[in-house]
Amino acid sequence: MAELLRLDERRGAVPQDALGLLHQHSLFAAMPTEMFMLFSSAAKKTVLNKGDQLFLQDDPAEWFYFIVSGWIKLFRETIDGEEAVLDVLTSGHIFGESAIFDGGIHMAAAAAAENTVLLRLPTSLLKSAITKNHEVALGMLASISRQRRQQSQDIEKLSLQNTSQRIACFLLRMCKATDQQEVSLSLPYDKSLIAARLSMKSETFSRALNKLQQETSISIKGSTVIIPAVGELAAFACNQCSQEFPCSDLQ
Amino acid sequence: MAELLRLDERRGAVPQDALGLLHQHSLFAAMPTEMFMLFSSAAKKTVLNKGDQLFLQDDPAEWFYFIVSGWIKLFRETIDGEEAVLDVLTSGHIFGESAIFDGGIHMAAAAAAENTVLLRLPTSLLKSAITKNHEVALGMLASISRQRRQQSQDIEKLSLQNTSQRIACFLLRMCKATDQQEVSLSLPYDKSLIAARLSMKSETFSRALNKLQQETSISIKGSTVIIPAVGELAAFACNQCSQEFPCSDLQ
DNA sequence: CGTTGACTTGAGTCTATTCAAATCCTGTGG
DNA sequence: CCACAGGATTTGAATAGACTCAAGTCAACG
Repeated sequence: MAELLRLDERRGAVPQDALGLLHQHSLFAAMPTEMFMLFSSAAKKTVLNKGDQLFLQDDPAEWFYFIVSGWIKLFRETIDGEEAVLDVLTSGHIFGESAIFDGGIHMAAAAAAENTVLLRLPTSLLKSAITKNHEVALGMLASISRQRRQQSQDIEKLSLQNTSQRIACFLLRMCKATDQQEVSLSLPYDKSLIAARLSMKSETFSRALNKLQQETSISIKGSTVIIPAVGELAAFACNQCSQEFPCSDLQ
Repeated sequence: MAELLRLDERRGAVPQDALGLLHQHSLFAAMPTEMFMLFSSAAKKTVLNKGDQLFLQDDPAEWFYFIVSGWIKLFRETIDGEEAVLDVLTSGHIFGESAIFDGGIHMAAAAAAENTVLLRLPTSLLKSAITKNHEVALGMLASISRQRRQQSQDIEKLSLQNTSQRIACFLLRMCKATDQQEVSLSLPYDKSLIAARLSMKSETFSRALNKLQQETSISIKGSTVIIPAVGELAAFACNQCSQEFPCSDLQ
């Protein structure tokens, strides 16, 4: 586990396109202009190297974050030192913001899964924005609801799907074109992290991926995945799921 | 699976104490009086027998519900007919309300785990209350956040704890007095439902409970559980958890 | 070219599951 | 009040899935 960053060394000017990206997030899009300006001027660019720890579970949440590029792992660590990965987020997502409703304490730790650029924003500002502005509160409701929905799906999958099916489902979610014949894609982060995200060990992930290649027509070399027929993968995984295949719309 | 209720046959006057209970819920407590009156007069009492199905996943959500007494199981059913139990709720809780943010569709099915009395309320009313009234929106945020927090814990437990530990954790959560010497309690609903709630099979639950009795000093007869030393159970389960023992405060 | 870390593979073990059968419990009708 | 049907729970035996530990392979990087 990498040591905590000395953030001061990594800060620079906030690029304009990052603010543009920020403005597209549903939480900020609904904001009055002058309120968004407050956030813009409070934002600090934060650069993390792969492996850098951003905050720990139970840390007081002074800041929340917006991902400009890269990947962030949210996880919990047990007393015995085991890790449960709750989510792995990328560009366009915020995290750490829900501490506002969790007594001002982060309920999960965060670390960079790849080299990552963030915008750091004060939770106090968001808290007052939510308290003052009804639209922002509604945006926050929509945002948290999406998370809750995804977590419900995760629980369902952990309960009912085996390892190969969870992997197949993970791959299917990466296929944007749902009915295109052949899809070729690149795994977004380390296989060991995908394994942890799907609550399995690296060795199990490797073997389950082999099994998936034997039982379907997909092929994997390194981090490149070729899926000749999306429907075939869906047939493999989606019967143990409560939603029919093109399930990505409602996330 | 029981067939859908003919609700009309089960409706009666809404008892005053049920409305009092409703008013204690954080969502309604923060409401202006006249708005709460709207909900009160729209509320219909609904009585379910054990096993009755209230709504299915993907049903349009015309109503949401407040539990006056009894137990409600929220679950998802796969195409293959397997069930994943997301939560089991009792008196004082609401459910079905989050469909407001899920496209007006229930993301889980609901059925009575025991004989149950509900108040049925229109989602349209809640939706407009949230849209019009800032306090209500904040109450909703607090409510959904609590759910999200609990789901994060569920995911952690599913990922890291074995069956006996999950059961121990379940029992610990039922102990209100955290440091009392001996706790005696009664299982709130069927063992098979507890098993499903903890994502294991009935047989596995039964065996894991035996193991728990061998390895700690707890004893179970029927649905009666006696826990001579709460700390001992905690030592058994809580090392595979990210939170130290008396973890019930923040839910 | 060697080192390091990520990934894979092998062998054995353990946990949880399935399927089948026995037992216990509860509500019901007589 | 009792016998009984039906469901809930437990137990047994065999199996399958995922895990651990150890060793090997691969690829990127200095």
